[in-house]
Amino acid sequence: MLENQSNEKELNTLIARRFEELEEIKNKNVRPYEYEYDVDSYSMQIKNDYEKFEGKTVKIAGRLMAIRKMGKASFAQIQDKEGRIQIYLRRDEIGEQYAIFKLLDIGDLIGVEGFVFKTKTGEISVHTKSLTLLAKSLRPIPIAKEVVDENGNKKIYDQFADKELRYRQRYVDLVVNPEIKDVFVKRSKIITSMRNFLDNNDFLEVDTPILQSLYGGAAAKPFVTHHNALDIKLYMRIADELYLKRLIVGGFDRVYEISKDFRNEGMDRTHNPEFTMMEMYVAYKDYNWMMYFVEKMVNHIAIEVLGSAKVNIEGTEIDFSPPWNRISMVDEIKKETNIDVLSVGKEDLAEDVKKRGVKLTGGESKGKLIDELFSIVVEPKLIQPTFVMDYPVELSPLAKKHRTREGLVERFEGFVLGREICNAFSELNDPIDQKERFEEQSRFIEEGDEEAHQIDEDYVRALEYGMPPTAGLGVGIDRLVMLFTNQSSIRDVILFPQMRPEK
RNA sequence: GGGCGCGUAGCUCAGUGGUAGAGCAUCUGCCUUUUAAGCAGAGGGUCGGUGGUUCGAGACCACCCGCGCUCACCA
Repeated sequence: MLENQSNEKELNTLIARRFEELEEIKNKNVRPYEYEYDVDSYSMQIKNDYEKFEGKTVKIAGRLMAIRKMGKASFAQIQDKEGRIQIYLRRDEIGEQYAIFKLLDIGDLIGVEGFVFKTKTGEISVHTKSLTLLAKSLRPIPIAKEVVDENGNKKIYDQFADKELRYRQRYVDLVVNPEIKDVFVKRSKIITSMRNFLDNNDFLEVDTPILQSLYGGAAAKPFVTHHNALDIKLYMRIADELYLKRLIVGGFDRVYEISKDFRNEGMDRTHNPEFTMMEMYVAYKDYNWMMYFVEKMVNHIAIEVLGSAKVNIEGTEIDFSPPWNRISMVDEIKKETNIDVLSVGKEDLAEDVKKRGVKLTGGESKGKLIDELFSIVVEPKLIQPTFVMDYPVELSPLAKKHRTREGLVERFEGFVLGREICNAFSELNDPIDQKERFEEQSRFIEEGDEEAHQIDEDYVRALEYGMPPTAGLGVGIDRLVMLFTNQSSIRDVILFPQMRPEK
């Protein structure tokens, strides 16, 4: 039986033993994989409200996480969605079921009906009257023993700690390290809260294509795929921007999309090849309106998900309540370095950036140099929520030129703890200007910039029909979740992060 | 892609050139309020891979594979 079940010989003896137990269970005419169990109580509910439950019969279910056999009686711990609770079993009370219990392993899923009591040592437990096997586990789960000391501190022994295995087998990680569930619960709440906020502000949630014959809306390398019937090359989207703005042209005044985007780039603690973005566009508004909207929205999410607008993140108290600081990118650089990046020559600027320890290839545009300088001298100081306004035009081919300042566009990014959490601008709705920007980008492509924007003729055509003044916003959801849950790696806020395939 | 680090039993780890180890898990026996239950015993390893140095390599060297952290770009 085992030959086709497992080629992992190091596990064979442990797994083989469980197959034997499975056979013994079947021989006792017990169903090893049940159809349902009518759960009526949960571990923490019982523990937190013991007075109410004492002596009452409950039906609980979960995974066996510890077994302490003492001959004709046993203790065990089961783990359900809320936590762990001890059960107590006696042979003289449950008879044949006790023989079944002896064939169980850590990891098996069981249902227990019994009454709630406290042991001599004070542990709230369920005194088993009836035991039901719900699913036999054939593969040993990594054991994590946990002890709670008198101060309530949890100590865990033999933790399942290999990060690679934790990401690859997240199902095991969630069982053995259940505290990580909190991150994913918060993630879900953040998205729900954001969606509700947008819906309540008259935004319409829409879906735009993931497979696109022309990608755009950001500077990034795409994933390429192929459609067989049409025999065409298709790209997976790198951003939603251009389609959402087509909808603004069409007369939907407030639209948003919470979507997966895909960028074929390196992976590290802030980059996963697929990631979640929220993009939204609103007609007849500009980036000033958008700043008010963003600070209200993030404040709302913080209160709803974290319970307060003042949040302790990495030991620093961050206050999300409006208004956030607003600073000008170039003015702030001038304040810090006395360099006027708009009037200084590109060569002098490159020299200065190099002096600050940045390796340059020589091909950087002036806008890129300004961005570098800003990253070094200003970004680390942006601890409390801050909007950085007005970026060099070269960096923003889809943003509208600043109404008064030459060389800049009306764009802002929100920063918290030195990290960018959103990007927004007054959208470029002048089709002639847009076409010129695209043409400039295509020159970058010819010069070898793989991430420069392609010319999207249909998008220009849409603008030529007329797009109202529009404000647009993009929020990297994974990064926002990292911030709100105090996680330093994107892999810890994505349930199944991208991994190299197992051999 | 560069730099640093890691890879030994199912899990967590020790082992600094001389016969592969510990705790937990597993198996056998005892044990009816235990709790990292306990007591007595047993099994379990291609030390990531390949080559080299050496009388002798888990350890030293080279290369390869995998992973983590970090730097660069971004969201």
